[in-house]
Amino acid sequence: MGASARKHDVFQAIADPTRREVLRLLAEKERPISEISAHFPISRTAISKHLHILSEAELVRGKKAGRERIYQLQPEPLKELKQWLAYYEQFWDNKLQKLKYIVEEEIE
Amino acid sequence: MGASARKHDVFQAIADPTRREVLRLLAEKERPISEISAHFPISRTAISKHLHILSEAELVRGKKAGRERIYQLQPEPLKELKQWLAYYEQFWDNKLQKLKYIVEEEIE
DNA sequence: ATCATATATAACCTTTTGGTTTCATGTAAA
DNA sequence: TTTACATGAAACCAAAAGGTTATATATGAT
Repeated sequence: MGASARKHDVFQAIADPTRREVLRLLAEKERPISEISAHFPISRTAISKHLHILSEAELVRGKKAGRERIYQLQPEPLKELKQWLAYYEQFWDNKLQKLKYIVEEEIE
Repeated sequence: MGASARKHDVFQAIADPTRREVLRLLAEKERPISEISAHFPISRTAISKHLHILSEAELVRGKKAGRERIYQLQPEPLKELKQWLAYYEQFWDNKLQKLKYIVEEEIE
């Protein structure tokens, strides 16, 4: 099998608001764990676990640098989410949206 | 407060694969609970709970019809997800995607 | 009226989740 | 070579999630 063998998928990874906030922080720039956890009221260990879950979903990647581990955003798996969403867009569509959808299909 | 006061939000609602499958079934057509639960190996009560969660997230709506309750898809809350996603699209963008993003902004 | 059907609700159980504290390890700096 | 720092990992905990079975209620059919 393939990506679906992952323990934590994208849908589950982004379900938690703390993890979404972590993603937002990493979208700005790559950061070490301590810097990330400084933005939250919870422990560094808790953030570390969230990063682990995000890692499993391949939404972030950590590279070791000295005694730190720098995490960076890895947005690719969000494409799966986008694809899932695309199916439902037809249900709230107006004409411009529909046109846009057709254009997208031709691009991809 | 406002919509964010909801107990279950869209992100959490779609995190569960069973609930995503329920949404897919309701995207085809509206259905009563018994018909929905016939598609799953778990109990009708379990499905009922999933529908309750989807209801809280306003992704489905149930209307009473005789002794049945017919559920239908209510896709609007997925717009929030789309908006969230749009922010991250810039990170995997190629030029065509970027152009599309600009077009979208002008439409909405 | 009685019976069957469709759902609702309650009580309960197990596993997972999100958090904690404590201790260990690797690396930088004094 | 100590000492400080950044992280990793283990043990533990409470609450939430996802499921069950049993019971109650409302409505359609006989």
